[in-house]
Amino acid sequence: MAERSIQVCIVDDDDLIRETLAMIIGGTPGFEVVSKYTSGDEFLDQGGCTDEAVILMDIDMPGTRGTDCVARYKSEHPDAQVLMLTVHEDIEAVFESLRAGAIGYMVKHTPPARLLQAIEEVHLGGAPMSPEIARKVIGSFHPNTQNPLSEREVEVLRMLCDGENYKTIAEALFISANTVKAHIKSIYTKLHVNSRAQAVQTALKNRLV
Amino acid sequence: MAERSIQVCIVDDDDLIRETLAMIIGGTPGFEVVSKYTSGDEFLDQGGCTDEAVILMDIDMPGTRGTDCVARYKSEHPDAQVLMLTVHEDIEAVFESLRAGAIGYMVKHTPPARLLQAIEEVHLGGAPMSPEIARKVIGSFHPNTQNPLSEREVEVLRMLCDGENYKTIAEALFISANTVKAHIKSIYTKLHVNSRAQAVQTALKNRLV
DNA sequence: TTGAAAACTACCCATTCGGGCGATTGACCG
DNA sequence: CGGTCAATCGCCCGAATGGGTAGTTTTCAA
Repeated sequence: MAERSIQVCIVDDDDLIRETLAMIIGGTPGFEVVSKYTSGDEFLDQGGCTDEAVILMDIDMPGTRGTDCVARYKSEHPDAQVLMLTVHEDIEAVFESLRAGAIGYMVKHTPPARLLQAIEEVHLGGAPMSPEIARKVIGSFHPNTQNPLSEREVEVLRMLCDGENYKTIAEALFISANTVKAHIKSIYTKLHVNSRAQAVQTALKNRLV
Repeated sequence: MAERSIQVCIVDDDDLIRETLAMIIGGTPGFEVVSKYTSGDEFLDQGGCTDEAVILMDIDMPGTRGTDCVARYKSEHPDAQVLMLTVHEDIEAVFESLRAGAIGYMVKHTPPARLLQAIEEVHLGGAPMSPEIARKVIGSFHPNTQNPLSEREVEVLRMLCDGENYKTIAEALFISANTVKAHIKSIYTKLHVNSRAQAVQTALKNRLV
C-alpha cells in the first residue's frame, strides 16, 4: 500500500528561501508542497491550507508577524501543525511562538536533510527543535538558581501561591502571624512587588518555588 | 587532533538494562562509560561523576526516585547533564524531572543508535527528547483551549495577575470598580478559588491568560 | 419570542492586607 | 569584637478585598 506524501505549506517573504525550500521539499520523495505564501497576511486571507499539512512559517515577516499569524490561524484551526523557522535564536520569539501554538522550532541554517527530518517528525507527532533552542526551552523548566529569597521566605511564598492567609501560614509554620507578615514584607522588597498577586506571578514565572 | 570521548555515567537498578547500555555505549567509538550505579542512593552516596559526563538516569528505581536524585545532585552539581530514561511515558514524571533539572528525556525502547545520538546531543548542548514526550512538553506552552472564562473575564484576570486593584482595572477597561468586582467574583466561581493569589496561580498554571 | 448568559452597576460589611516603625535573638564573617 | 542578615515578634491604621444581595441592559441562541 502506497504511503501518502507529507503535505507541506510554506510561508516566507524571502523569495530565495521560500523557493529553495519548495524545491528541496517538493523534490524529495514522500514530500509534497501544497501551497506557498509570501506573507502571514496572505496566508491568513487566502485560507491557509489543509489541517493535515505541516506549515513552515518564517518568524520575521513584514506585516503580521509569524508569531501572531500562528495565534490567529490556530484559533480557527486548532489542529494545524506549525513548524517555525527563524534566522536568529531570539529566545523570547521562541516562547511567544510556542505559546501561540507552534509545535516545533528550527533555525534556518539547518541542513536540508535535518529539516526534512523535522517535517516528518512533526507529521509523526513529534516536536522537533534545533538543539540550541531545545536547550533553552527545557531550561525554562529548571528552578532558578539565583533565588534571592531565604529558605524560610520560599516556604512562605509557596503557601502564598496557594492563597493561604497570614493566619493559616503562621499555623503551618508554627510562628506568629506577625512574623509571617514580616517575611512577606521582605519577599515583596526582594521581588520588587507590593501585592500577593504580583508575588505569585513573579514566583511562578521565575520558578522561585 | 584527537576527539575526546564522551563520558557517560549510568544509573539504573535493572542489571540487564544497565549492562546492556554499558556494553553498547562502551563499545561505540567516541563514547566511554566512566561509572555505573545500581541505585540513586548509591549514585549520591558515592559522589556521582565528573561534571563533563552525561548521566543516564533511570526514573523508576527503588529508594530515591530518579527525579529526586536529579534534584539533589543538581543542587550540588549545577552543571551536571542528566538524560532521563523511562519505560512509560508518565507525563507528570517528565515535568517533575525537568523541573528537577534534567536536560533530556528518552523512552527506553529507543533504538541504540538514537540513544547514542541523544547522548551526543546532550554533550553538544542540545536537549533530546523522544518525539511523544517532546510533543507533550511543547504542548504545555500552548494556551488552554477549554478556557471557561468569557473574554472580558480574561481581560480582568490578566490585569489581576499584574497586581492591579479594582480601581486601576476599572479605569483601564472604562467600567466601574463595582463591575470589576463582579467580574472577579465570577472568575473566582468558575476557577473554584477565592483569592487573587489562587486565581493568579490557576491562570498561569493552566495558561488561561 | 423567550430564555440564558454576559456585561454592567450599586451598596453593606467583616476580614484581610500592605506600609510604617520598632525590637530581640542568634549565626556567621571579617 | 562589631557588623550584617535572617528569623522572630509586636502595634497602628488606612485601604483593599471577598462575600452577599439586587438590579438593568444587551446579546445571542433555542
